[in-house]
Amino acid sequence: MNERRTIVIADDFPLIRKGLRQVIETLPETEVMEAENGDDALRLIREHHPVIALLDIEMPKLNGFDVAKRVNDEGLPVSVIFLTMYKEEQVFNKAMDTGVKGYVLKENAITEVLQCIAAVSEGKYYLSPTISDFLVRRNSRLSSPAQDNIGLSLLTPAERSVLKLVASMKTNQQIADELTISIKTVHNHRNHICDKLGLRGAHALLKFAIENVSQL
Amino acid sequence: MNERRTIVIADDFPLIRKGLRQVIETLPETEVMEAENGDDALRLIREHHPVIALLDIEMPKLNGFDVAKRVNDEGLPVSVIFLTMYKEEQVFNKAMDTGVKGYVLKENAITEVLQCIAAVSEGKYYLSPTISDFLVRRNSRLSSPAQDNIGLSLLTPAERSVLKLVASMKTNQQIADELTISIKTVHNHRNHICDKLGLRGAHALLKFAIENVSQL
DNA sequence: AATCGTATGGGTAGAAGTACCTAGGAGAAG
DNA sequence: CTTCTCCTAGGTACTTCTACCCATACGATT
Repeated sequence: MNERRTIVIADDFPLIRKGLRQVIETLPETEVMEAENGDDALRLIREHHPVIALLDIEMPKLNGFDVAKRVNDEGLPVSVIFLTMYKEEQVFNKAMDTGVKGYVLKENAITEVLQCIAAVSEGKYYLSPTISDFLVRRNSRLSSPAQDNIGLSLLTPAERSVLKLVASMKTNQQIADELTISIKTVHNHRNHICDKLGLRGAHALLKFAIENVSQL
Repeated sequence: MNERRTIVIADDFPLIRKGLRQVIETLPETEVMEAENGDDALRLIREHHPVIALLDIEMPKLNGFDVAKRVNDEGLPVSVIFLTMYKEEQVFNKAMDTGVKGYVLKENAITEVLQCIAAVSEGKYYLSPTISDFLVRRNSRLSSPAQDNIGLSLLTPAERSVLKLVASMKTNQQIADELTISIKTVHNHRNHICDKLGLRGAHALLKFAIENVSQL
């Protein structure tokens, strides 16, 4: 393993690539590799295992999302940072879902890029401050969609107790012990909950319980 | 209602207050009022209904948290921004719970303060980028820091891919289909992950996957 | 009194996950 | 070339969960 770390930058404008390279190469022990499209970027990531990939979203052949998705699917050990002009909430949310570690707006750039690289290198996240607003909203939407789950009010007290314990990953036997009831009773409560909420299939109840435990 | 908007700044160091005043008064139609402790700040907020209150956390009499809490309790129509040196996760989380709209680190300051005021004035949130990391982790309901899970680095790319899909509640069969491999291979990957991480029993892997998916 | 909802317990069947094996091929490292 | 890791796939036994079925007991409502 080399002492030097590699950072891949991908943007279809040569001028931006050169500018980025100049800034990033001020960092110690850092080697920069350039790609002018998503295809090349993905190839560089596969072959040179960089620690960080700085991707423009709009690129020829494969765009930033495509590259990030492939990186995710293949489990490549690289932290992806998006460097983009898009400050739409949907774009940002899609980026977070794709597992990007950094999201930097081009309008800020330069100093932010360095801060972002530093943060991501430590395993942290870095977001341009003007889009942190999206994350707060994203957060509160997940934790309090009170009006969405009117179904929760259909549950009886015993069912709520079971659901809370389901959310904490306990097995049915553990739940039965904790509530001092039979495991069969736990089964029945689970089934009734699923009926009321229209849940089907493996892990459906567990998923629901975890997502809504805050409202119990 | 006055055309001019009022902004209250509170800090126990006169020098910092003067510096902030100078920066903020470059904004149009803006009047600045100063407080040297939390008590005064709260009084100014009650009497002059400012749109924004820029609070230091460490202050005499009432600290920033105390003021923010009172503002919340009394339903005062002011957006609270914390300007602080604390970049501990607990402090930030407590701030978010208290309903602050902005969280700016003093080490960045100046330009950030103006951006923050602009964002909060539009009803948005603004966080110093280096602490946006906390929010992401907060979002995924994770309190354990990254260095706790050194075990994660033991995982191979294929194992990471499986773990990510486990975290999204997919069944082994769904994971196998998505990765185009046999369900038996998925079983093996799961077992290897459990071996490496010392996980035992029902749901142990699922629980771990959900809690640590943000670090994949 | 009859009905309804709720909580409790049980049975059975099948699907899914867990645990612990073996084993061949690809590729990297010695 | 040998050794090692990783990915792949299969076998077997067991546990846990899911989806149906059923019944009894209690309290409140009608």
